[in-house]
Amino acid sequence: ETSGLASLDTDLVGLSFAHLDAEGKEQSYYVPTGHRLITDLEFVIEPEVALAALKPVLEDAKQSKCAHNAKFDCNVLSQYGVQVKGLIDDTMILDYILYPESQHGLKELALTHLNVEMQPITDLIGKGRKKITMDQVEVSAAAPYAAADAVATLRLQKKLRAVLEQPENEQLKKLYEDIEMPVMEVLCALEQAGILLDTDFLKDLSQDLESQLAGIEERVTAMAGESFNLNSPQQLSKILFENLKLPTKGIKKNKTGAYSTDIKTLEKLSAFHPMLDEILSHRQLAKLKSTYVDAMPLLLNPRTKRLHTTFNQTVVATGRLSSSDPNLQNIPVRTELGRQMRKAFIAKPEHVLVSCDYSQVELRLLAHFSEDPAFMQAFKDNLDIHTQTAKDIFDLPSLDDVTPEMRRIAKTTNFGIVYGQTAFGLSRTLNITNGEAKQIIDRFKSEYPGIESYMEATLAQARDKGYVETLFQRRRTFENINNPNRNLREFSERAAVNAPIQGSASDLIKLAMIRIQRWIESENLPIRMLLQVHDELVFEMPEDQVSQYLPEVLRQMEEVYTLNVPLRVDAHSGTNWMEAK
DNA sequence: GTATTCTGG
DNA sequence: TTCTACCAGAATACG
Repeated sequence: ETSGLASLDTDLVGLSFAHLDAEGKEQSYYVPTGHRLITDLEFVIEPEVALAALKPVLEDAKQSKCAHNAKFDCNVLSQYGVQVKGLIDDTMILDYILYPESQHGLKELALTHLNVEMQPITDLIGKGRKKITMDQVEVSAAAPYAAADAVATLRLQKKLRAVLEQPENEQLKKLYEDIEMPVMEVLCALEQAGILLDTDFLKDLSQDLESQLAGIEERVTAMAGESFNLNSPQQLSKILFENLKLPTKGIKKNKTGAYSTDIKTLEKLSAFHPMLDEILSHRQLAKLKSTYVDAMPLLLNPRTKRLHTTFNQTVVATGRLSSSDPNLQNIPVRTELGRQMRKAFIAKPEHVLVSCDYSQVELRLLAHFSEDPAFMQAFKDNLDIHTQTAKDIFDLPSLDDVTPEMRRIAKTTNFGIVYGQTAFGLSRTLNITNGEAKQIIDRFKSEYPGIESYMEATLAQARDKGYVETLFQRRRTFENINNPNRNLREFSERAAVNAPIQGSASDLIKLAMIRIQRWIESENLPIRMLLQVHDELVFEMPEDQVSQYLPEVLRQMEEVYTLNVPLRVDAHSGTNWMEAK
């Protein structure tokens, strides 16, 4: 049991274990190590003492261990100088591989697989404002609670292992053992490495944003004739459509029946009133300030002085990772202002950040799976795929005839294809009519017939078997794929088309991460992997040794697996993440 | 706790 | 006739 929020700022309060004894009977233990308010114990075991005794066992690779969310425990124990070895199972990941759609908390799993309703943690620590931390809980309450977690984990391991060992799950077992368990250790290293933040720069940026926001608020108040909260969509909607009486024709409403104030709506209205541009700027500035500029410095680890995200391995049903506390996978990059935030992510002295990203990996996978000759050829010739698609669907004689506007349309179409697009969806994102969108999609399908038949085959498998698979046979099931409710069914259809593509890209980058990390560790190299952003890996390298190590990183990424089209990786370096993009 | 909005791939 | 692109996390407002 632990107390504290982030995995790298966590106190070890107690350790619980369960095992089967010589007679096959369940035994469980609780070792209190950090309780501050112990009143029901005559002695206290210091963490150092307990760990000195347990360390040889925890670090012995020959003594097999299983945990639920092992990465968290490994991070905490690493803080106390214990490097856990011999982890053979993680029940959270086992469940994720077998049932990627569901949630994988220990309490949920105990209920669904063991039919056991476990005691909620709120029984011990309460909730809301009066919540206490684990170290303040009496040992007499903490011990049975913690021991129950260990017992549940042991029972779940037996149950889930048995499912994984079934012959029809042979491929899933490989995925679990060769990819998911090894990548967990890589993620553990990434989280512990963290990344440096330029707090002085963020302080200045915050003040700059603050004064810009104040200026906007002043001008908007003058235009509206009254003061209101610009952050409230409800209040803004009232000002725009009731007070200023802006046209409501073609303006969509949200779930609650109010006129929407999302960015598309505001852009449409910008011709009618100068306030709209101010509101749009305000939105962008306020988002940047509250979500990124002001939030990140608060999460710096006081001990390491670095920012340590948590990579969640069992959240996304397609196989992707997610990142939280903070999410380092959605740092702005698309606008000039947003990119300022990336300047704050810096390399340590004498080092640079190196970003390596797979170029068009999802479209390359689409080419691989579909074996569409024209699509494959574009990648084999190392062409710009969006320009090539534009040439094909607009039936142009040469790539030189493709205008930027045509390329933009082709790019949106390519992405839409991967998402199981509809004519309506494409028409909305491109701001064209349904008919025009349908025409583009029809042209695409006739130019690349292999892609259409691949999609149909994917859907057929989803309908027939109930699941689809990635390159490494990661499965995702769709319970609504044959549902009579059209909305539910079509939602499943689009997700089923997307899952093998998105999931295979995840398989590939995970495998590359494992190999690169093994190489770094076995050669004891002075480079560190810091972040993964779906198709991108960010490293920290000594600035004078980039040319020595980068080529091997690129090779490992590009040669991670042989598809029937080449994989390409782009790399950039700089003292901060903006320069490295 | 839910809804809206916006950030990323 | 309907209502529509895939996958996430986080901040804010509001009941």
